[in-house]
Amino acid sequence: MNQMIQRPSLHAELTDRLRHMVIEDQLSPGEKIPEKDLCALFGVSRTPLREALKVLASEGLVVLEVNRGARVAEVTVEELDKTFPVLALLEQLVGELAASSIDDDGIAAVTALHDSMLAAFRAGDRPTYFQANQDIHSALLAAAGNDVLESHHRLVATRVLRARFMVNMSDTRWAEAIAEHEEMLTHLSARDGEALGQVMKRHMLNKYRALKAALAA
Amino acid sequence: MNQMIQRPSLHAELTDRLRHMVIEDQLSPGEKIPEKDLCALFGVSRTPLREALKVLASEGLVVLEVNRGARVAEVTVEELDKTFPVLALLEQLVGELAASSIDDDGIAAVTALHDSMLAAFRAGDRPTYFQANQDIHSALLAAAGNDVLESHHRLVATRVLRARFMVNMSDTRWAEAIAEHEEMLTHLSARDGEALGQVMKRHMLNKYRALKAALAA
DNA sequence: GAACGTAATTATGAATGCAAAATGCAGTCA
DNA sequence: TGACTGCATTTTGCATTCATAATTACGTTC
Repeated sequence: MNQMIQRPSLHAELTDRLRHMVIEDQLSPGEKIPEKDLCALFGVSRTPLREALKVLASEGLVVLEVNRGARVAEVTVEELDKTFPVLALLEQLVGELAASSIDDDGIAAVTALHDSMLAAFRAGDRPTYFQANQDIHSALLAAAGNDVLESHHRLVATRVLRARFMVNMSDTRWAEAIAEHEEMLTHLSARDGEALGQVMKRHMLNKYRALKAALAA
Repeated sequence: MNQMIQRPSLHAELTDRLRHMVIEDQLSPGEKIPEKDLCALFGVSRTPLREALKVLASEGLVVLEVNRGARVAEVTVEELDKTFPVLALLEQLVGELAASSIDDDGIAAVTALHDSMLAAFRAGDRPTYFQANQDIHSALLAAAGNDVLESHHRLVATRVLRARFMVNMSDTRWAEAIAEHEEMLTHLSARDGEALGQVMKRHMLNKYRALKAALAA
């Protein structure tokens, strides 16, 4: 049993915090990132901050220009077009693997999350819905039991996750998404990986379609 | 010993070079990476080198331990088990997209690479075969015209690419791989994305199976 | 007032410095 | 022999410093 407590290094902590700020739109796409300001904000020197920026750049969340510093990567329509097909494929695999690997406790946990998501939907509480939705997908990802899949899914998903701040999900799409989640839960409970994978893929492609439609308007 | 660098941004160049060294097994799995030595080797200070190591760590090629520095990530059987299913899926998508996007020049280029690969096969020249093989996959990846897919494919593939140093491909598997490549070229020429995707997926899974078998022996 | 050129200021890339942690090595004791 | 301790050395994480590229400020000219 290894319970060694070690303070995470500054650069790792900074990477997480900055990534979170980008995902949560606290740093907006296109925004310049002056090192000095963030150093002051976090109370650290430029060295670990710059290390964090390099990592975020390799994840595609930040763009580095030589001698011009860093800015938050834009979320472009082209990127969405190229990302969603990949993401849909990964989702399908997540579904297939999760259905065959998940245990009863896992199904119970997802069911609980599903119910609280439904509650948020009925209450019209979008932030809570969004969080529960995220948690469900995270739970399925974990249940798939493939950490390579998990890390790459996160990497791909993170970049387009920010698109949610670009448009507002329509009520009809919201209801549709709920229906898809109902389907997912059914297939998960039946441990039908094939079906779950198909629904999750479709779910992701529908999200993409809705996003595109909203962006066009 | 002294390979001075004069390209803009040392850390980017260092990242590329170190990644290459890891892929080419010049830095072996598990090997410790003392910053001082590499600084001397490249003639740079520790700052950009450390930035590069952070990036490689986020790619999973290097493992960082707090206050203990960096070592080259091991290639484990568990990792292969989890990576190949993902990689096979990505390959399938590459095939589907490449077949529909590629132009006549592209097909000609792949055909040329294919022929030189065949020549290497007949000559029993494994290094040359391996390079041509890589080039074909790169060409198809580029032809797919999806840079998100491309970057993530590279990310996933790089980690298991190193497994080729663990075992020697058998002659029977080699011949089988050649046959699969013949199939691929046929489907590519016919621009049959569905079929190409299937073959490429199967090709990858067969590679995995052969690798596993060789490791077991 | 706009366009341009040049000096002052600022921000960035990389090297160096410093404190803390880890490692290696005698020497000690069982 | 083997484990432990104390100390010197090395290595690492981060802060600071330095050089240079980029940006701004400002005057000049048209």
